[in-house]
Amino acid sequence: MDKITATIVFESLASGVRLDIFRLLVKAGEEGLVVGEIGRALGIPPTNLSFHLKALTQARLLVVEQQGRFQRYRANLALMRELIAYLTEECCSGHPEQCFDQDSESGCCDTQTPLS
Amino acid sequence: MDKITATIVFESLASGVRLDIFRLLVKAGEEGLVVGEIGRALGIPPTNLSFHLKALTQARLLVVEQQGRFQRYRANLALMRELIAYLTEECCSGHPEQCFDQDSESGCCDTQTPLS
DNA sequence: GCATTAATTAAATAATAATTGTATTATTGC
DNA sequence: GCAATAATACAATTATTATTTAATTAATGC
Repeated sequence: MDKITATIVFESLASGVRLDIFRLLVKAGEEGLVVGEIGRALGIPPTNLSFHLKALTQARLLVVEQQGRFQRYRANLALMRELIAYLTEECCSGHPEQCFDQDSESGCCDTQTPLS
Repeated sequence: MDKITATIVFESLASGVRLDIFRLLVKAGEEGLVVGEIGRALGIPPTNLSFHLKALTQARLLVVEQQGRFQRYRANLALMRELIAYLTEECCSGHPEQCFDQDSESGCCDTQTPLS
C-alpha cells in the first residue's frame, strides 16, 4: 500500500459515522447489508448515508453489488489486511526492536519476524 | 482501544502532512527530532507544523519532551500497536475465517489464532 | 539586561467536509 | 403504463480543518 492510498483509507475511517458503517458491515459478514438496513440500524438519513457510503466505496473499504433496486454493501477485509500490513511496516520501519519483542497489548505479530 | 480513540487516531493520520511527520519520526527512532528539524526535512512552515504536531500529540501518536528551548518529538509506537490490534479485532470480529487462513498480503498474524 | 533563536498562540482567511432538503433515476408489482 | 419503493445526484447550508501572518512566550549566550 502506498502513502496516498493509506491517507484515503484513514480519511474514510476518520469519522464516527463511517467507522460505525464499516464495523456494522464487518459484523454482517459475507451477506452484507443493503442501504436501507444500514440506515435503519444506525439512524442515518438516506442522503447522508449515500454520501458516506460513496466515500467508503471510493476508498475501496466497501464493495457494492446491485440487486434489483437494492444496493448491497460488504466490507473489504482484504484492504483492511493491507492497511494493517502498512501500519506494521510503518511502525517497525528501521526500528523493529521497538515494535516487537516486548510487552504489547496488540496480541499480534509479537512472535513473528518483523517485515523488512 | 475504544471507538472514540480510534477515530481520533485515524483523523490524525488522515492527512498527508501528518502522515509524513509520523513516518519521519518513526524513522528517527528513539532519538526523535526537534521541531526545526522536522520543518526543514518536510518543508512545513513553523506555525502550520505546530498545528499538526499539536493534533498528533493530542492523539498521543507523538510524545514531546522539552529540552531547553527545543521541543523533541518522538513517535509513540505503543499506540500504533494498539491501533493495529484494534483493526485486527475489527477486521476479524465474528468472521475470523475471512480475515485469516487465506492468501494475504499482510504477512501478519496469518499463522496465529485470531483475537476474540 | 538585551538581542537572538525556538516554538507556540491568536486571529483571519481559505479550503474541505458533513448535513439537509429537493429532485431525479431506476426497479418492482400491480 | 403507473404508483410505490430504493437509492443516488444535485444544490444550498452549516460546520470543521488547514494555512497564513502577526504577535507572544520562553530559553540561551553575550
